[in-house]
Amino acid sequence: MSDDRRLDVLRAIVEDYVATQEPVGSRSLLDRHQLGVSPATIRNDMAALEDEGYIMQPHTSAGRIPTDKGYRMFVDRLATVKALSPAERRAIETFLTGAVDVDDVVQRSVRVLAQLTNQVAIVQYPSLTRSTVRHIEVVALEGARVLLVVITSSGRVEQRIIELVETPTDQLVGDIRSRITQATVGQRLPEASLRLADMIETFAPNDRPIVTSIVTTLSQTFTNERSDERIAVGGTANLVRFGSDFDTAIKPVLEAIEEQVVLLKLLGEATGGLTVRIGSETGHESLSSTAVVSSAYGLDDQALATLGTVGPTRMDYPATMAAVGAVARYVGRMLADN
Amino acid sequence: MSDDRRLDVLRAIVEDYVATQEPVGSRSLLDRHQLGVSPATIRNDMAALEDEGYIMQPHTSAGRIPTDKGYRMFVDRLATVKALSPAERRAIETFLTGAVDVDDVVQRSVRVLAQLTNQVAIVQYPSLTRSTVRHIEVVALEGARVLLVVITSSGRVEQRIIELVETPTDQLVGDIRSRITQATVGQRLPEASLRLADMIETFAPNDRPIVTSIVTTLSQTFTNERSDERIAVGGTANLVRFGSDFDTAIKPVLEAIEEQVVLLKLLGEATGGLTVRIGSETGHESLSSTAVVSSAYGLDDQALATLGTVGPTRMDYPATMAAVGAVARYVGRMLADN
DNA sequence: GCTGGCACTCTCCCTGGTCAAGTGCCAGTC
DNA sequence: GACTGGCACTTGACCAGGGAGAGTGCCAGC
Repeated sequence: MSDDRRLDVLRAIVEDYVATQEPVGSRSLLDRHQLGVSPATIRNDMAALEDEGYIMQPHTSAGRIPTDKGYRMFVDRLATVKALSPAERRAIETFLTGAVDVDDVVQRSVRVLAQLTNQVAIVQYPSLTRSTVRHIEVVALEGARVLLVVITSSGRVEQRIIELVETPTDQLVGDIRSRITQATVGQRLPEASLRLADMIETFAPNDRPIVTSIVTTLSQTFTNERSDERIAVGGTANLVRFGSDFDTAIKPVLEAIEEQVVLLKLLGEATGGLTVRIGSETGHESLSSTAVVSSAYGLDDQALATLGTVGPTRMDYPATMAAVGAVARYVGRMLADN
Repeated sequence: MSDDRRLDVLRAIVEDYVATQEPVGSRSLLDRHQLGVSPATIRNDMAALEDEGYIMQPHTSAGRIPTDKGYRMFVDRLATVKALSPAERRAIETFLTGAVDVDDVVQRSVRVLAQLTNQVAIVQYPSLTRSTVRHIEVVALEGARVLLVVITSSGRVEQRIIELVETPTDQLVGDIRSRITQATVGQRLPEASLRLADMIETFAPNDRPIVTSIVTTLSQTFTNERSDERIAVGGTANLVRFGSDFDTAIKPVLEAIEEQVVLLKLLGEATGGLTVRIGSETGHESLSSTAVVSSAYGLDDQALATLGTVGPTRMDYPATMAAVGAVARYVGRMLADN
């Protein structure tokens, strides 16, 4: 028995099942693919594929559907990379161009990704901990209020307004600003946070209450886990396509979307390349019929965060992977330009 | 026939249907409510209520369910206001306290609202056009870049970084800052925008290119429709409760959520008090089995934006209205304190 | 104006039977 | 040895028919 043909059969099964959403039998397989052999031969191949765990039968008299292992094999060895159409490339470009700030970039990419893939799209905001400080501003407002602004290398702007115990002099504010700038600009945020802590003692004791409250607030902002976990979700209307079985197909995904922690785990570590997690590989029992395609994005070679899509295991992997990859590249470029 | 009893019957039908999700017949109604009359009498009342359009039968041998008109009557005249439990009040308070900025307030309120009502919660960000300018900051960054920061009366901070054609002198930046401050602080954003336009000509011709690009950017920020339409959605997992009929109950809501424009229309105008829109009253045919409970929120008597929930028409109106009202009050207070 | 009783009308659910799809296996062929 | 054609077998999907149960409308009587 030819191994090559057996893999061809597996590929054909995956493709047909993805297209029709119905178990595929030996006859309909031959109708749609020129395999050059008879149904009986296909049946033998199928039986072998089933023994090896790549496909399964929902019930005896039904066709075969791929297992997670089957999809995995398809993704790893059988799928031919599908390039995006020029129209799609243009869509991404025109959609992302014209974003006014980082927030906007994230919002737009979530939309375009959802639209391209017809799935639920997830985009993590650029990580703070992986960025460096580009600029820091300390501005006295009315009364004892102070506005703190941090601009990171990815163009993200974080700001905070705090109320001090007493109104600082203009000179003190200027002094604090320049020394903080000195100490932190160009540093990664976690390091910058450490340096700030060391700085307090270099000020005159009288000024320390004010300095301390500014520095601790900045420090918090630098290491703010909440904003490091921020995530945008879009395309939830595409859940419709996940299947008709509400409880097993749609409900778990809705629940995952509500739980940012779960979502972050799903996106996974920003390892760099495209990652595909199929069914049980997601590590969540309830997501057994769900797959996640994700990719890190960043400027240059530095991964900033992750984005991706969540869809049924029965999805068009080549197209989805192409779209996720392309959007990740464009977003990275946008943030680098900024 | 006593009109009072007929309304009691309608109330009982609504309450039972909301609780059981099943058409309610004359017998089961008597099991659960002491109405002091026989089933036959109830049947007569029901027939009358049906004639008047308050209830209907899904089919001949089934019980009655309320129509939109029936729910409307219930909400307007029959529902007794249900106060929130102390535990619920505490939940809102502890959940909202500790929010660090406006963004955070919105995120948290969406969560708490979804949790309290078991529905899909929607919170509109505080409107820019209804706020006044509290503070404006113009900061020179490296090169010809300038950071513009606007702080509004609701505590919202908008910032933008722009690249000027040439590097401005520190003096010019200071000058621009103080004159913009002079012209806009305390003004509503749309008016502030007008004032800015008038300001350009008061500068020396040489400086105008720089002034113009700063002023137009600020102007755009003031009147930015996109940020005026920003919305946070939460509790989509609660769509599960909307009913089992995916296509008519859940899909339209998912689609509405994707379309911010639709969502904004649903929340409706910030008229002040609590608004309930039931079924066809939403103005969307596909949302015929959906109801929206919304309320404006703001500081003092000034409405800033709207928040609310989307749920099945078959919802617990008194509880939902109480929750929406309470959260709106708390959010308003949070923003006032800020 | 309320009540008890009765005939009537539906939907729901279970049963049984047919149909079509698809398989596994075996004997035969290149 | 690998492939093919044929055949018996299994099984879910679909449909019709027949109670059972819930609920109604109406009528005569109190």
